[in-house]
Amino acid sequence: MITLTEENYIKAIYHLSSNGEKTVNTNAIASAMQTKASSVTDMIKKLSEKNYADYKKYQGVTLTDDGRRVAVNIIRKHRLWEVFLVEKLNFSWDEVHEVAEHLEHIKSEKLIDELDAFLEFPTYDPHGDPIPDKEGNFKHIEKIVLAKAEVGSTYKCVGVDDTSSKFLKYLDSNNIALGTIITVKHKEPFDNSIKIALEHSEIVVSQSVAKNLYLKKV
Amino acid sequence: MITLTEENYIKAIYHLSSNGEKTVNTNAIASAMQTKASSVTDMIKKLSEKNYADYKKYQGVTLTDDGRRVAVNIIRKHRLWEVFLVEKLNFSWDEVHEVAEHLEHIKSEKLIDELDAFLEFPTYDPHGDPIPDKEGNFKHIEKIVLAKAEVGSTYKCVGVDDTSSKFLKYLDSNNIALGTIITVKHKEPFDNSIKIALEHSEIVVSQSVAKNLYLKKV
DNA sequence: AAATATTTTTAGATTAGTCTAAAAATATTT
DNA sequence: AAATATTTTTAGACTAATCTAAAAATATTT
Repeated sequence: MITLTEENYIKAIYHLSSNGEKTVNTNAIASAMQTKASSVTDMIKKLSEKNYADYKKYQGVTLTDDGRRVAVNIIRKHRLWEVFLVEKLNFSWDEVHEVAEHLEHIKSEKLIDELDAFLEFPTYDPHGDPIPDKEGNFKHIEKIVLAKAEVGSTYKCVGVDDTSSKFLKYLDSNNIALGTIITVKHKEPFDNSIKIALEHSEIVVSQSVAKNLYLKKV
Repeated sequence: MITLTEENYIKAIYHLSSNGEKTVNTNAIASAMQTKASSVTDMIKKLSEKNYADYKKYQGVTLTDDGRRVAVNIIRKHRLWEVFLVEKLNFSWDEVHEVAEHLEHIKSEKLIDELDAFLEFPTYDPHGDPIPDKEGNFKHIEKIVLAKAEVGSTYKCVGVDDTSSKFLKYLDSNNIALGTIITVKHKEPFDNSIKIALEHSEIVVSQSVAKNLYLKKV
């Protein structure tokens, strides 16, 4: 049996290593999990014993195939629940993350497959992230971050990095949502802020916003 | 904060005391929770400290108003999720209990109130049990157990006591479901089995079945 | 009401996950 | 390549929930 805490560590390692392949170091996991390095060491030993991770002392950790399978399945569940909350229960995109963090740990294959069917097999969640299918397959869309977009080009908003409530509310209040068309007008070298044009307005966004907004060329 | 284990103990005490009012003894809780009496003693001390229960050594335990409020809220969540699973996700009534045992612990008031609305405020779950509303109110329906029904009378099936998969599958295979109309034909004094008439058949059910099926006179 | 049986509680140990503080290994600077 | 800084691990302790075995209280039988 896999515990809730083990699942959360596996998920954190997966996200930190962008798809579970790259080696992740102890402190990175500690800060992602809001815990101490010593706790992380204990846990990665345990994950290693259970064959979810490969670990050599002082050398960081990678997920095994088993570990990656677990991670992708949790992500599938998390994102399907997010779609459910937004489409069926009137949640806004900034409210779903916290509840989905809990729902993702409910263990029932039938539950999640029926939910998938009920939602008509969605392929993206409310933040623009792809939803793995039953076999764990999902496409990486070729997205770029606004901070690296080129002046003069037009893009579609396809996702966010930071899913915190404050950031998503900020986007809402500036009429930026998934699918919004954005034209990059000007990059200010002094503070790396960016002026962008939306359908009915022009706004200037800070560097920290520009680093968290994903776009796709149109 | 209330832990998952505390919630489960409170729920068990509530069910054992039929609405949280009657005193429940340690061994009864131990057998309901599949644990040892010594563990129960520890936990009811803790529930007592946190003001969810009133407890005097060797005298058993009752729930406080707070404890009852917690219990009813968990029951509300459990039964709403059961309706969701059956009506939206194609679960059969014998499959829902185990998954609902986990879903009932997800803590989000918005989630459960929106789920309630999405399901159009159901008042009974798939086993015929009433669903408490947001304020914790719910009606007890006047139901009798088949074992005590009178020969010659006609009843509607309104609920079950045992929600185990084996029992519910037995009912399914004999075409007994919520709403099924049943006429009591004969009670056999020798083994307390009962012959009943359904729409298209007559069957004999054992005493243990008769004790777990709830009816309402029509 | 004394003896016996049952129930409940206490005492002390165990496991999962966490922590602090110190030690060990690795990385960086000079 | 020594010295210093950073990262990681170890050692030992803590909490929540559990257990076993023994002691204490209550209930039942004779």
